[in-house]
Amino acid sequence: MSDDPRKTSDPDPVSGLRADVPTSLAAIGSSRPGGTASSGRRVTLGDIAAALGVSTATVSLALRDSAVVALDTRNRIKAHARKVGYIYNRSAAALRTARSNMVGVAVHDILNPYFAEVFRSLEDALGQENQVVLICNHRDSIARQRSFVDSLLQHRIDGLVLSASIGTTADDINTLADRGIPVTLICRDVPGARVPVVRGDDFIGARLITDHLIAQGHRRIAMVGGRRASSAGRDRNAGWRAALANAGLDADAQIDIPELMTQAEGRAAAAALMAADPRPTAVFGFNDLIALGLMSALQRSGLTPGRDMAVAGYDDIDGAASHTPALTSVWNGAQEIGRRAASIVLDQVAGVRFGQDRILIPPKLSVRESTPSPAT
Amino acid sequence: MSDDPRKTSDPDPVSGLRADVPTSLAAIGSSRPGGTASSGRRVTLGDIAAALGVSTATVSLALRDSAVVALDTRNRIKAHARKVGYIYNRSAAALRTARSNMVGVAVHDILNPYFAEVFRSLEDALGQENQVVLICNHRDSIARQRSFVDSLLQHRIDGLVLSASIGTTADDINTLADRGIPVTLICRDVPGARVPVVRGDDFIGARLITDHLIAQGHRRIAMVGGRRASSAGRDRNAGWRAALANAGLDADAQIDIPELMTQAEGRAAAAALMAADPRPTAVFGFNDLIALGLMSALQRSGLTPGRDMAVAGYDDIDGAASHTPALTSVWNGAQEIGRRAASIVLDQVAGVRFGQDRILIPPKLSVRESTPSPAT
DNA sequence: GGGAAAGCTCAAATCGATTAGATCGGGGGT
DNA sequence: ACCCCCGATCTAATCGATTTGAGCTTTCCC
Repeated sequence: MSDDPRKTSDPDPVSGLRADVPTSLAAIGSSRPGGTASSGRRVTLGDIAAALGVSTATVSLALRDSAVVALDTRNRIKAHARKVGYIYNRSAAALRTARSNMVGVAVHDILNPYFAEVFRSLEDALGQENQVVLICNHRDSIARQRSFVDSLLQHRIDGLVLSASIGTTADDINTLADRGIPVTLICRDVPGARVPVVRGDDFIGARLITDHLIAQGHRRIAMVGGRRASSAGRDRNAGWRAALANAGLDADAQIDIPELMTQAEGRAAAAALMAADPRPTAVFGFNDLIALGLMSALQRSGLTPGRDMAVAGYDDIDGAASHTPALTSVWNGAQEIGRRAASIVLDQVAGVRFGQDRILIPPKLSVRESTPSPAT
Repeated sequence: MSDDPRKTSDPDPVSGLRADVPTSLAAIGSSRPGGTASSGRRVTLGDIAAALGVSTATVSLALRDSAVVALDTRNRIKAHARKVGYIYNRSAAALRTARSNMVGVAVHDILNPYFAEVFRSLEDALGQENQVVLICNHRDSIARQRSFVDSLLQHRIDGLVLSASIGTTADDINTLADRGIPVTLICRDVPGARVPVVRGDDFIGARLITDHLIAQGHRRIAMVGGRRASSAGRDRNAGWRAALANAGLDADAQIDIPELMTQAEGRAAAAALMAADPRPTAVFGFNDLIALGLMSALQRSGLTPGRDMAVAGYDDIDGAASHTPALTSVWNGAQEIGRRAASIVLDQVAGVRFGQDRILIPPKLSVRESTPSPAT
């Protein structure tokens, strides 16, 4: 099976029909409730076969445009299928082929524009290959994630893309992989998992931005946010520390407030920064939401973000560039991650086996207005 | 069927198993690749039946905790199912029962925090009832929406929640409804569709906020954004006009820039406002993203949003309150909409029929800092 | 003209659950 | 002692597609 996974040209038997369906939104030709003649029962392959005096085998093959069926038979069958409003039944096909054409995607926070963007490009790419996306926003609850994955297993999904909840172990992932479920991790790594991972290089990104702050002349550089139990939280913090150490600065002497993730939490954290003595001249927010929250709080206190305290973020969401002052951030490849994850899953579904490939999207610094040199 | 849709206590045959599965993330007891004894084949009802010397009928009923099976038989079967790592095959069940336990959700913009919030609460509520969500972000492309709906029909979804793409006709919706697919519209109405709709009352909301601006003393009040082909765009514009007319102001003499939706578009539109002569003293943004974009552009031009030009938004996303100055907005019940839509779909799935119920969530004004009285 | 090789189509088994209806033993009522 | 009924379980059909191997033509080549 795995050596010839694309036997028929198009896995979707009715795509040929779809293009020229006249009325919109999946509407069908003529008959109202969707049946051939008599009752409201749904049209099946068998109905078509009976109507045309051929076998279901022929109909099945014809609708999938198999070359073994004579061209005019194929056309006759497809035309008739269209006429009676035949709808392919994937439950039935899935039962037989063990392929569901569904991919599961679990993210921890769809409300964060960065993940929304990752998700959007992922969904886009999968949709183009006729895969449909089952989604779960687990909000870092391992229980929700588990219950979702259970559901997916029951639905026999073809693949799983996971921004793993905090608390997920390598064993959890490997168990799934061993069962033959193609798993792809995004955004967060799970050390020890024998599956591909697509994510930005958080360590490098954090170094880049901290180096930038240092180059601007800052010496007291706080970091705010990031769950230390996630790879992103750990790596960005480590990158920040490495950059400080590299400049001969003592990270432990800096303010470092972990575990925050949202804009509101960022706002709340600003008080601690402003109260510090000596006050940091720059802050590195774990993500852009936190950075935007910090800037808002500074403004509210009568300070000017940038001039009175430099603020940097991470992820480079749309709102970062739109803000005034525009937020210095790290481009983190949301669309790339979505696209590459999609292509990996599709390959996996087609039979390609992956080990623990680590695909690291190289981050890029986006210097904007919020990180000038410190006031002298 | 519709008079007794909840025959067995829990439609999920393995939920009883789930609670006490020891290892995490759907991991199973002991055997590695997930089979009983010999090969890597998946465990089926038949395997369990054979192993215990009972029939598949008994196993099927037992796993669904049916009272017709003797209690100790039930326990024996459930214990064995757990031991061998049985996974319920929903494709097979769906084929037989014509119930898939999947709900389709199509939204036009998951990147807008408002819709992300609606979606989150929707997904939450559905997940609790063991329904899994197939999602599509159609971005107002009728082609993408259609292709998604086609997929859903093939997957035999139990229900469909739609923030309908621009261009969707009542016929499109009614065709689906006539086919027996329970459709629920959210956020956007489609006049003539004979299905329930859950949305905020955009007309009232827009009146509220425009009345507020007028009460603050503004007389030149622009409106920016909103697709006029969507009910939200139309209604909010109509509410703005009604409020103006009510105050004896001529709406047609005001600036009215339609069709924008995003923060970047909001920023870009600010130039037109600032260049106008006489310049409006207040702007009503179609949504909060546009309003945030406007404020950012004003600041960039050296103006102070609020003092130099009042800015109001709509939806009351998290970022509205977090911004400095905090954005005056209209609370638009994102979570309520998600919750109520979920409950309607679940009712529909259980057999309750709905007509064209219009559930209008009453909006609430959230006055904050961005809409003071005009400078005198 | 005979045999091989295509070219088409079909019958039937199969995927894994659900469920109506049959079976069967035993207890209770009269 | 007889009958009925109840509880527990089973048999077998069924959902709607896919797919293998076989069967029947027709064509081609020597």
